[in-house]
Amino acid sequence: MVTDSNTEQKILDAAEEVFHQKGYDGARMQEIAEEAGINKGLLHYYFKTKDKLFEAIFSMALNRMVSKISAILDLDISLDQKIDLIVEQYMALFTRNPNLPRFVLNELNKNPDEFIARHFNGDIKRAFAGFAVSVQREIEKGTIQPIDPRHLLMNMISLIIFPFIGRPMIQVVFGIDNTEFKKLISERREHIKRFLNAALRP
Amino acid sequence: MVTDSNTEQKILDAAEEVFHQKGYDGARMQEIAEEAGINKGLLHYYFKTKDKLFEAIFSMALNRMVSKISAILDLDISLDQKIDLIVEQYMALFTRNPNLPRFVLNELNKNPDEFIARHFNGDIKRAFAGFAVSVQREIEKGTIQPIDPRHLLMNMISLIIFPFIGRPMIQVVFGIDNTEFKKLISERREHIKRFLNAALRP
DNA sequence: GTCTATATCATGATAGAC
DNA sequence: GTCTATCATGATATAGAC
Repeated sequence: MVTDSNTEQKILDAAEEVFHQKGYDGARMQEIAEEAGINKGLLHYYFKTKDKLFEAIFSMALNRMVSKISAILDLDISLDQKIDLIVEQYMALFTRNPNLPRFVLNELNKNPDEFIARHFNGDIKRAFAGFAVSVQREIEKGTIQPIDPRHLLMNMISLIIFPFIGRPMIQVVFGIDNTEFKKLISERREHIKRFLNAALRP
Repeated sequence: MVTDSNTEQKILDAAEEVFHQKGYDGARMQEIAEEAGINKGLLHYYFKTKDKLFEAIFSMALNRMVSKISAILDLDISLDQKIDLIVEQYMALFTRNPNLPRFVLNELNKNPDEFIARHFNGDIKRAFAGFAVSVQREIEKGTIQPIDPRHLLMNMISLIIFPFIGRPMIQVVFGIDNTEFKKLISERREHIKRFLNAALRP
């Protein structure tokens, strides 16, 4: 796909912005066109339908969500190091793309079967299986407390993702503005690592 | 709670079902009417606009999300007991209403200012302030490790909410069906309590 | 209160000039 | 490739009979 002009890229950037923020149902082709600095006619020239454009955006988004964790879980490093890497990389990813997790989780939920079948390869399932084994090994060595690896993985992801999905509510409850929220997020990197290590220590 | 089989209640039940599942943008008045066993004309007779109907549903949903935690944080009981109550009550609430957290967090995110101003009373802010004090007290007594009360509260909510928002992805990664997912959730009640206690112990 | 029919409008998509 | 103009559909909302 050797695309000539950069119009296609401008469209993809605009579509990502709008879809991530408003979801498939809330997004308007008109708004995407405006955001890209073109008109609807040209938008449909590049992507025949809203569905095809969405598909391109969603596919990239889902890939960005799962590729990192598959790779990290596969590494031959200690559990402690895996936690560090996952926290660092995903906090950074979601800081750059605050709407990414909500978008992916939402759209996945609307059409679970369709999307999952189309996009999920077996990588992440295999990576988790390997992770479960390495957790079991640490438990047997006595370096961490006994724990179901599924709950452990969910806990890590939960702690990382929630602030981005719950941001508006968080800012109200804590009475903080955008600047203070960013500070809270940056502190949270270290907090999550400490918290997980404390929970796991024998 | 014996549901009146009067028309207004049937509409509210149907609207809750559809709005919670598809959000404001994805919901169709036609579908709500069908779900309620009436037609669009009558639906508009009871609720003049889609906005008004949505407002009724969202208001109830947000209230169900925050009222419990405000009440629990206000109780004069130990931190340990508060954690127990929050985990028990919210896991039960979300088990009965699996789409509630996604719905509320999503819609809140789309119009943060508008909704927050209209619906949030100061209860939860005050409750959190009290919670922060009691956490500080436990830290000083040495019964728990030092921790930022904001992160602690976020951690509790994170661990509870995520499985419901991330359900489709979770089932794929762990390769489990609906029955096994329900079992995972029921185990998770105790897991979260143990995990939080382990992380907090001095 | 409840229904059918219809008005109004927004949006995805196409046609055709340049 | 890019634009303007237009179509076709579907959704909210209203009017009016019963």
